Amino acid sequence: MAKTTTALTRPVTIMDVANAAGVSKSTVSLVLQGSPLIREETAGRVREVAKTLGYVYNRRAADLRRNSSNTVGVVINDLMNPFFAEVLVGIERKLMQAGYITLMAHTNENLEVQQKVMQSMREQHAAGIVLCPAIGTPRTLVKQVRDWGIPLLVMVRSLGPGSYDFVGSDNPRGTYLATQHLLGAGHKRVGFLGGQAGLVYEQRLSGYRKALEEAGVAFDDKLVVNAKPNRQGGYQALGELLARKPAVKAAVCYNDITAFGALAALGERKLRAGSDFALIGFDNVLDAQHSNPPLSTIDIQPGALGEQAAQALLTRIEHPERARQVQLAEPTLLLRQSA
Amino acid sequence: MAKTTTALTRPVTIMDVANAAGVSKSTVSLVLQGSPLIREETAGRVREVAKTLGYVYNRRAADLRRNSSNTVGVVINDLMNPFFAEVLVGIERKLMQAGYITLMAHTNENLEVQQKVMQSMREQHAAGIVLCPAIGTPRTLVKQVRDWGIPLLVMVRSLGPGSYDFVGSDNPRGTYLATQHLLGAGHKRVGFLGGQAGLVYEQRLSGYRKALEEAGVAFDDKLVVNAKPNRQGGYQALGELLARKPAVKAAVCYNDITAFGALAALGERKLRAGSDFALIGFDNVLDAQHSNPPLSTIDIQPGALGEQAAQALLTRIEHPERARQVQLAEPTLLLRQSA
DNA sequence: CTGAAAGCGCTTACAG
DNA sequence: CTGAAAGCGCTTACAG
Repeated sequence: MAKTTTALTRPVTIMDVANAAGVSKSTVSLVLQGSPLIREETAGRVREVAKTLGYVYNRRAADLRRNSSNTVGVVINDLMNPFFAEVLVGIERKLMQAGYITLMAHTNENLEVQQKVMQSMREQHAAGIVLCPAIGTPRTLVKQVRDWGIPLLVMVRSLGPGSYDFVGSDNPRGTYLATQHLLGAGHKRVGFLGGQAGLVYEQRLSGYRKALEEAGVAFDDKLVVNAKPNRQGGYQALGELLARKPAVKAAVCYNDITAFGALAALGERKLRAGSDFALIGFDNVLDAQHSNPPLSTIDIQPGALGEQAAQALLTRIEHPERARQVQLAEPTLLLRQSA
Repeated sequence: MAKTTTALTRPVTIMDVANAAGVSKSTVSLVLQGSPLIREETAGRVREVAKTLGYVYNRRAADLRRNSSNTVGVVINDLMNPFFAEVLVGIERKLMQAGYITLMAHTNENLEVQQKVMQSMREQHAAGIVLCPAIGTPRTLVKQVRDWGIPLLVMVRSLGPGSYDFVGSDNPRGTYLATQHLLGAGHKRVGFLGGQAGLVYEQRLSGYRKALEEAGVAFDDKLVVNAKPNRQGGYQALGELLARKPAVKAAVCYNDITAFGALAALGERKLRAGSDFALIGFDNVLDAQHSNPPLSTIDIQPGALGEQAAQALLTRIEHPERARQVQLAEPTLLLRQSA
């Protein structure tokens, strides 16, 4: 049977451009990589031909051959919290600038899906993974990923002691600042609103206790009301706090979104944060600027945090043997109208 | 030179398990694919060996060989808007359930980065792309991606006439319902707050006009105040609207986040939405439930929208020749406290 | 049921 | 400077 022309749908490869340009495929490959080994005249012609043929680089093939990858995985526990959305955007921005493309997965705090997506990223040969771990993530995950041979950057929620790279914020310091401010404004009874589990919760609570202690006011566990770290939680928590006797008129919140929930609960009672009640959030999410009223909060610059995380992973990818990196954003008290 | 054992760092391949199991690599491949061609006894042994050797499937190699891909790209214009975050989560969830992993990119309404990330997804051989286009995206993009041979699903923002798949919401219907409600509550002057450009804006504005018209109230362009579709925009827009004479005490917003900004502006003036001013949003973002006060809005179920989009892309991937799919979510008026 | 062989689209020594 | 050849880790007809 006579050899027929291949179907037009076949993608054009370096062989095609090599033939059309009258060079070998090695030459084409070199040109595509911008190698100085090829005379500019030849290179120009090859590029020309590639363009007219509609050649598109097959990165998968290249990555397979050279055992590299330009893909990095980022797994987020709770994208419904704008804090994490902002972090994600920061990560993705930095990654893209560095020539990587991001594989994104949302775990929704589910450990099983977290395990599954990490596996999936491994099969994809991600060059690295940045992980905002779901609550309850076992510390062994770090070792597991290390055994896989893929660089890991843990983000926001620490996994406890270990030799992994981490970028987060100085949580005790943040709540310390917030509590101190409220105390300084003359509040004797200040509550701690929302949050319920996890290392971050403990850290934030500890900063609150420390400020209390330093000011010589006794810790009263009636004033810390646990709740899910979201709007609904903040809403409920504030309701409970308001029931305490004697009355409490100030609180630091686990994070901004629980503060938003608290704001709603206050509004419902015709109370206004700032005048009737002093409320301070944590994170400084973009929305905090235009909540009702604008939220005083602990600024940890979510977007910048994401960029730092991406950058830290990138340097780890390039320097596998470098010492452990730990970066803690320095929190800053940002006063708006709620306190 | 004597042949030495290969370094331990070399990843184990099907050849390794084939050797260890005493079968050919074809057999291993078949076992891995769960082919019924292999006797269960053999298959079991192979799986056993693979596990003890720590074999991990190299999907990139497999995809290259069979020219397939289990990766789909999703490009989002504005992740700072919780609406899109919720949509993204819906998309990712559905994709993961279907065995795909998502390549995510954020354009921040920048056409150049949009072009760049789409190119990048093409090089990665994404099996499909779901696109929430940046404002100003040329209609030609649809043809371009079609020429690339990669299935495309346009989401939320239509690109005008064309034969591409689309899932979004019935925008005119939504604002029509909102406006009608406000008019029915006795408001003679109802404003239209926020938004400024794009097809979605025009569609939402048209629904507003239609309701006005049906009610026999004249359209007054003094009552539509343009602003960026975010909190800041809503905040400013409400300020302007309040300056109109005679006073206006009701408005439908371009979307929920502009409504949130408006809520803040109201609060600053000691006005409360619901009693002093009637405000209706659009989207029904999760946050709307606990804003201050809870926001009445047009519900288009962001998460479900995302899932539908992913599903539509998936069926397109499987049926390239099927007729065009267009799905418009039916908006529903959801009354809470702001109106 | 299982094996030998070709091939996916690249890259990278190695010659010339 | 450029070409011929081997190989990345798989899959898939094709034989047997």
